[in-house]
Amino acid sequence: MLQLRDLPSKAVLDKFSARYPEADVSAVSSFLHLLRVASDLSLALDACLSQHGLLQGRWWVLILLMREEHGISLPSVLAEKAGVSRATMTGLIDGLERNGLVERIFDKDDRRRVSIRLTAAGQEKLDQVMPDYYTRLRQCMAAVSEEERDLFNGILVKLNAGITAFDASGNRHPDT
Amino acid sequence: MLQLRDLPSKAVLDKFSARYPEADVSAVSSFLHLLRVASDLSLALDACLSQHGLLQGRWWVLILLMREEHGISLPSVLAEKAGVSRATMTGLIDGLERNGLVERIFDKDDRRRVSIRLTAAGQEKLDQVMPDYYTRLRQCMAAVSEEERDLFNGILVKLNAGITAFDASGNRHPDT
DNA sequence: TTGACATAATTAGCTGGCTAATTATAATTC
DNA sequence: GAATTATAATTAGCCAGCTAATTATGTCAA
Repeated sequence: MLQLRDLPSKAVLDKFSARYPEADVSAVSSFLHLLRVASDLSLALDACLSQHGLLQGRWWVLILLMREEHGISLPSVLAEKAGVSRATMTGLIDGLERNGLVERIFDKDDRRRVSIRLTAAGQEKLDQVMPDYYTRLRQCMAAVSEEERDLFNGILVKLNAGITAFDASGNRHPDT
Repeated sequence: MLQLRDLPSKAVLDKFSARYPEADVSAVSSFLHLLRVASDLSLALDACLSQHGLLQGRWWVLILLMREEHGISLPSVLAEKAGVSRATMTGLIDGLERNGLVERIFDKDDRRRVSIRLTAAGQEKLDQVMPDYYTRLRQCMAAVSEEERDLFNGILVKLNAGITAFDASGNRHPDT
């Protein structure tokens, strides 16, 4: 997501803000810090999952299925919830089906539809992965108190609201 | 990075933590919230840059060059600082060179080496993009006070330290 | 001075995202 | 009830990452 490893020093930020007076140095600094840490956490999660032969995309599908009453959902619904295109979901399901973790069930009444069901093997896989994931995550967050977590969430809510401000305005550009 | 759009409700988290007692519900919740917001911020940044005909990878390269005294660096150094492989950096430089934003300068003394220089057009591009980026970011962070930013950074530092805990331990897995 | 190793950049080929087009089926409307 | 429109999933092809292999060059020690 953010690959940049060499975050700007105070000196660099000052240099840039001298040329670009619009810059809010502490905003830039916090923003980059956030992206850096989030990106590293995501990589750590990937590393954890890969020890179980999974990647994030497939893992989320298994979790979404487990959330359902009977472990069943539709590709279009899964795509929506997982935040990927339907085409990508087709690929994820292909992979999971190859490994026997989910199965396709063709609908007799509406032959356009296909249901996806978590198999026993899929549930077993989750039963291996989730305790490992939860244990690691618990340790990772151990140093952050409940109060800090609440504060943290509150700030994230504000940032999230600010994204509309980021998206809006500015509409130049042509070439490249 | 994190595509998952359907974050777990309290009920879902409780259901999962009943099956997996290792789960720390508030930790999971904060973790996912962090990844979700960071991911959306990154997408907003992409949207901003694409209005200027850039993508994050190339944009970071321009910025890294601008940080240098004479706007000059080496592909290997840029790859290191940008956090991408050298092969990827070759591709990024190819694209930037095609658009005339950087140029390759072949070293006469050590013919393995190539220097990359920010061109005048590259600097102009930055002079268009950066004010737009800084303005949007300022607005996005406007609701977060300096105190909150400090607090936020402090928590990020703790989380970052916790990543080692996340990476460590657990070493099962075979197939798939 | 030459053989082994080290270093720099690039190329080749893989993967998992994406969008757009396609296939199949259902629903609606004239 | 035939034609149009809508919906579901898939296929085809693009792109930007990656690793591993390759090409080219330099360095050092016997």
